[in-house]
Amino acid sequence: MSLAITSTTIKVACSSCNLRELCMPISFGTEDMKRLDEVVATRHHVKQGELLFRDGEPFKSLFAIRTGFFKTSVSTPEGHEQVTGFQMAGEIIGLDGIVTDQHSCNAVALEDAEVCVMPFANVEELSREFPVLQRHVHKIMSREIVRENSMMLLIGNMRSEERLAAFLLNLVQRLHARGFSQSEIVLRMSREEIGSYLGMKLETVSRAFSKFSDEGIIEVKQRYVAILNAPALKKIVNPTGCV
Amino acid sequence: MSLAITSTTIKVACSSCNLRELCMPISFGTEDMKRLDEVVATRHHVKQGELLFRDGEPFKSLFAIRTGFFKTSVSTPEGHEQVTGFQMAGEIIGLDGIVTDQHSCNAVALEDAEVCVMPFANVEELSREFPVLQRHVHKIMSREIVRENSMMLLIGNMRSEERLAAFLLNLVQRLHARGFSQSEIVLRMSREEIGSYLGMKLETVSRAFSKFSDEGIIEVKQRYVAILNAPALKKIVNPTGCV
DNA sequence: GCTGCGTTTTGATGTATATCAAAAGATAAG
DNA sequence: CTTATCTTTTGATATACATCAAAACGCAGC
Repeated sequence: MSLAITSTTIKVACSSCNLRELCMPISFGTEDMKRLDEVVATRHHVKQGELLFRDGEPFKSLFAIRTGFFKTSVSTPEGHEQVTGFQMAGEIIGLDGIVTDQHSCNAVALEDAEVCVMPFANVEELSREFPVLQRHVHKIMSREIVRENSMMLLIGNMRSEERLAAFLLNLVQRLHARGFSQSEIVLRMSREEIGSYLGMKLETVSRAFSKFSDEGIIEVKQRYVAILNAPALKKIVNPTGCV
Repeated sequence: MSLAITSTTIKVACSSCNLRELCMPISFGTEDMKRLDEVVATRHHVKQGELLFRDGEPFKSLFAIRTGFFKTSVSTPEGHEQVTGFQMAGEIIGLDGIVTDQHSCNAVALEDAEVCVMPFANVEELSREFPVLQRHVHKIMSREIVRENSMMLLIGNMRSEERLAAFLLNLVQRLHARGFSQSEIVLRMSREEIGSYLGMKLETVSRAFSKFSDEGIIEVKQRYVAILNAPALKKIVNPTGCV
């Protein structure tokens, strides 16, 4: 198991977690909330660069990200990596493991991270008891399906600059929902990882960054990105602007 | 609702359905099976070319395909279509609608089809009662997530011929699991729809078909495809052949 | 400070696939 | 059977992006 060495284990409670409204159903009463604490068994620390789980490993738990930033990826037999997602605080990873009881992707921490370990048996048991939790689990899985649908659309139909624009807008939007700036990002991933996620090469990512920068749409300093002209970015994603 | 006009409604039972082992948990006893029949409310017929549901429509039910063949797709605001999947008998569609209570893609019948309508409220209620059904629903959703992960890998990392080879192999494998030939397919979708699914243009699809045909790997006559050399196809998908 | 290593940028060139175009087959309608 | 329409194939050309290469930059260790 990838967790073994560096992770520490802490018993904690969802009821006192400030991320609760992101990863748990909000409509819980305080009574129910105490029962809900049973979902989370422990917490684990994952250092930057370490694997939370890897392809082929037995699946036992879902993980709710408390702090830090992850990437998930799959690989071709020849070793080509495809990043399938970037996940931040409040998001759930490990859903891929349910179908075969084995994980089918790798999850790597892109910065030091802390996750809540939710044994899937607990999740299922409490889901039977609490319809609101059941519904929540279903929604999380459905959301992931919808997200991947839109990634297929992005990779299959859009041009490189449109992809990067969509990526940046998605990222700030999610960060903003977590109380961060609406216009400034510190990227946790390399150009290569962005490229893998968006189905393009790192050089193409870099060129797109430079182009946006030249046009005054963004300011780029390494992994710091400031969005100077969000409407312009949106227009790149959706040229007709009819939405 | 897209269902209104041409669909007919029949009350039916999973317990007597020969597709049961494909879309329902197999480990059900006969007693439980009777309760399980409550999941399916009705059946609907969908004619070729008709929509089962469309993007934006309220989500109420999942659909189990009994006969026929569907495609699901999403669109850019400008109208570019991305086919997100092809579904056949025993497969479940509509999972995209759970997260927002609205469908986020379109489902079109590519041939006359019959679906079992499973109101999601029923699914959730019985899931609470039957852990085996609950687990089954989770697995179906997880499977879809994993499938889409591999589609991202395919569209993002593979070349056109590899994509088509992977597509054909996946299709025969699923058809074979349903008792059809291991080597012969009658495609239900156009070159354009294949291209949309695989992130390439219809001409490129056609060229790849012709290439495989010239090399004696397949035989193509319009929508009829015979796989003459499956190992060669597999080698195209996975050149190293180490798996 | 300097040195070495990984990341990012930028430029020159190559190539897979898109695009444009037209012919050849299928399918359906009259 | 003939005509019209749609799908598929094939060819010629264009182009977005990949690839190859090298310089610039940032960061960690000395």
